[in-house]
Amino acid sequence: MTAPRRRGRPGHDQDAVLTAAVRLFNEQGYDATSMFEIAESLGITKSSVYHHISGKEQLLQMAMDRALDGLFEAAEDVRELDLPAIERLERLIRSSVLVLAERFEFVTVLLRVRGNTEVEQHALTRRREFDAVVTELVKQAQAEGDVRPDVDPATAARLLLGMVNSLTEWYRPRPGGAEAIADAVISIAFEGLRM
Amino acid sequence: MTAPRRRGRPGHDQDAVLTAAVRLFNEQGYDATSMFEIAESLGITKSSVYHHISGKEQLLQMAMDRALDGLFEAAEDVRELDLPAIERLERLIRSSVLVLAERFEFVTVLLRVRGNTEVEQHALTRRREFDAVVTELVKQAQAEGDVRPDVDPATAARLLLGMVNSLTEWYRPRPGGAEAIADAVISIAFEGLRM
DNA sequence: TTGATAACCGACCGATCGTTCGGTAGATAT
DNA sequence: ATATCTACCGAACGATCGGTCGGTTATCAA
Repeated sequence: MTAPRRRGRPGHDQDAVLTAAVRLFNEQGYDATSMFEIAESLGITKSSVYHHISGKEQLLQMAMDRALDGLFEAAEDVRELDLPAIERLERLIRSSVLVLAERFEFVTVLLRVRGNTEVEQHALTRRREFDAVVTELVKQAQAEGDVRPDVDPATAARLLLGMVNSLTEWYRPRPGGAEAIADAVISIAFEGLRM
Repeated sequence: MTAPRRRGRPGHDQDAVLTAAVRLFNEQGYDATSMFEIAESLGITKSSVYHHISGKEQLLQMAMDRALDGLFEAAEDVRELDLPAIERLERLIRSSVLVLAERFEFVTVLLRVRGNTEVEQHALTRRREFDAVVTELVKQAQAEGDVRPDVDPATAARLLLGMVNSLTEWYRPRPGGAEAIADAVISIAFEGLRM
């Protein structure tokens, strides 16, 4: 397991910049984080940061892509399964929790953008596509008689994802912690809190 | 129903500035909204805005206070009831949905602050106090045998509030719409999605 | 030793931001 | 008429921001 031994002067690479930036974005918000602070946290100057990236917005773009790619991979995995819709729904919700835990800081960045720029708009569009996948699963499960018919599928999907996405507000990554949270989410969402 | 007829030159008041500001905060984010834009949306100049308020942060403060006051009023109302904990929990969750719908734009502002300044820190502290109230209700309901014992009360409280708070991401105020959403939240959270 | 490569730096620029200040405009009350 | 009150404006400020540019430094391969 030796280091890959890159050419040229050793130092930080693009991924290091992204990691540092994302951490600050989540601590202070994207707008409130300056390129100077990103550079400072890496021990280099502002202009050195621009050697690794093209601009601040690219950092946002890369962070959101890593989050969205993980979520869509999970959706794709579930789509190939030959199972009742409610089972696929349950697995997708579970996977979403695990992806959120695994790519915690990237997902957190994603869930805070407001569509201010074109880059953010595009991310919001992809988010809505993911929402639609979940909504469709709820609808199917309802048609199959496994989900109570008195709730609107779109509303249920949004509330389910609201529960999952709220993890970014309070979950702190710990080994094995994600599975316990996923269990709680599935338990409450599908069986309810009441005994 | 005549206008209150104030003294002096007619025009906007502090509440008008707050309303305009909060709308922009929610569309673009607090940091991304300039005092110029707030003034522009009111048809006055930037310096005129400062006649009504002391600064940008005061607008944030006022918005968050309106949201938090509503939530704590709901918590207080529930506290006085002589009912099983699960009933009080259910009513508090329902009230939270209604407060969120009623003071939608203020709550939305509140739920997006990251604790960057002292004002924001103080709001986060009050939010955590509200969370603790919900957690305590879950714990009591569990002790009374009405909530499944296999979920951690703090986790359950956070997931419940996560569901409720997610409304700011997709709910659009409509007359009578809040009650339907509240029903869906209560239904899923307490009885579960599965039939 | 030399050339290529990759990381870094200091100085600077134009734009935007929140805020201040001194003064003006329009309404009501006396 | 006049005093009072409220709302408004133009001009300017210091600070901060994202980004650019030309040049320097450290490592590896030949």
